[in-house]
Amino acid sequence: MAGRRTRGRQKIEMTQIENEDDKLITFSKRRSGIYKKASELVTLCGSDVGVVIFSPTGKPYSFAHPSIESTANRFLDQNPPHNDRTDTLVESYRRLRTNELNQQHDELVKQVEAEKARGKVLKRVTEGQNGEGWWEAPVEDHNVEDLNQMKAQMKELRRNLWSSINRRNQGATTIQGESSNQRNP
Amino acid sequence: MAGRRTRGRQKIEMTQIENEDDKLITFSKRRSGIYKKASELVTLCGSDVGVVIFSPTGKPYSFAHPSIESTANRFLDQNPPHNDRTDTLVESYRRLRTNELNQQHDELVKQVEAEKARGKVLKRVTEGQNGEGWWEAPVEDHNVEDLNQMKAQMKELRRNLWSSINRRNQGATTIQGESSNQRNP
DNA sequence: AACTATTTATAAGA
DNA sequence: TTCTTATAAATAGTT
Repeated sequence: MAGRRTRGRQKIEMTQIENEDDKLITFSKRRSGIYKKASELVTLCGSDVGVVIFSPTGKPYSFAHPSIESTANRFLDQNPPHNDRTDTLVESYRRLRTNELNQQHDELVKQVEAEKARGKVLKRVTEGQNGEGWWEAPVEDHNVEDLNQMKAQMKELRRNLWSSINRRNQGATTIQGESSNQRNP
Repeated sequence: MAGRRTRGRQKIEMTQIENEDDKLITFSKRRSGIYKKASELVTLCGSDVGVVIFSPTGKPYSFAHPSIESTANRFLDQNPPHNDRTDTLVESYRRLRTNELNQQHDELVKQVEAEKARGKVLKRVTEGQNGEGWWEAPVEDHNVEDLNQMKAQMKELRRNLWSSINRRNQGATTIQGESSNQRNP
């Protein structure tokens, strides 16, 4: 008991570490800890995991694990380039975001309604001078018909742009053969 | 102590858990653990963190501070995208970033904040339950102010989408991440 | 969801 | 950064 070499791990208050050196050391250790936990989750449960962390100084770090088995096998089997695993992930992300957005919807509506109650002030905005497109024109030039058309064209624009993006994207092979992807600046 | 009530925590082999029930329980516990670790990192170090996890059944979960969008975008801004295999997460984030729903929502939030600051009003700018955008609402519900907002949003949308497309065409060279678990800078 | 014996992570120090 | 050590914290198996 007399000569303990260290005090061992000490309990720390869960609040911002003021000393910058201590903060950086703790960051480094805990980032490693999170990486390890994430990789263990991948190993134990077969989960896909992505982690992005910014240090106190703003440097980005990441850990990610795209699925191994299916993509590796597909790669070895010389299957077609495009990889439906990617689509699955993308769709999952979209679902996730959609759910989150829906959850925020009510609160957002409340905010908007609250602002409405304060009284309305008309907003006069001048966009560009000479229009590159119809949407550049002054508001006063639009009527309800224009508004309908805008809506239709906006949807069309979005459809076209996304088709373009997806076309360009097909060349990129997204097979993940390795176990995990790690990047450091 | 003859009759211990439990065997306590047992060491487990770091390999895929075969039993599905056990796997799901472990996933749930460890996901919580990672969230806690991540939130502690945020608190202690003031770091920004984004975590996305897929359950063994494919259900997506996330934890982020201040948000998945901001962490992902910030990461991508500082780490131009790969265009070969790996980093499905980043690729997904890229799509996520340009996802129309997110564009719409980000813009919506910004506008709500801006209008609040000016004591102004937004009307029916929020999304419908079916994932339909506000532009799907009946024309009669729009006013001149909405029209201005639509123009601004459309320009923004266009700008963002085209930026995304242009970025995809760059970056022929890619530095591949490590295949091993971890590495330190 | 809780419990608890044990393993694992980590704060401090070197 | 890496190692050591004592202790705090997480969690595997159980109820």
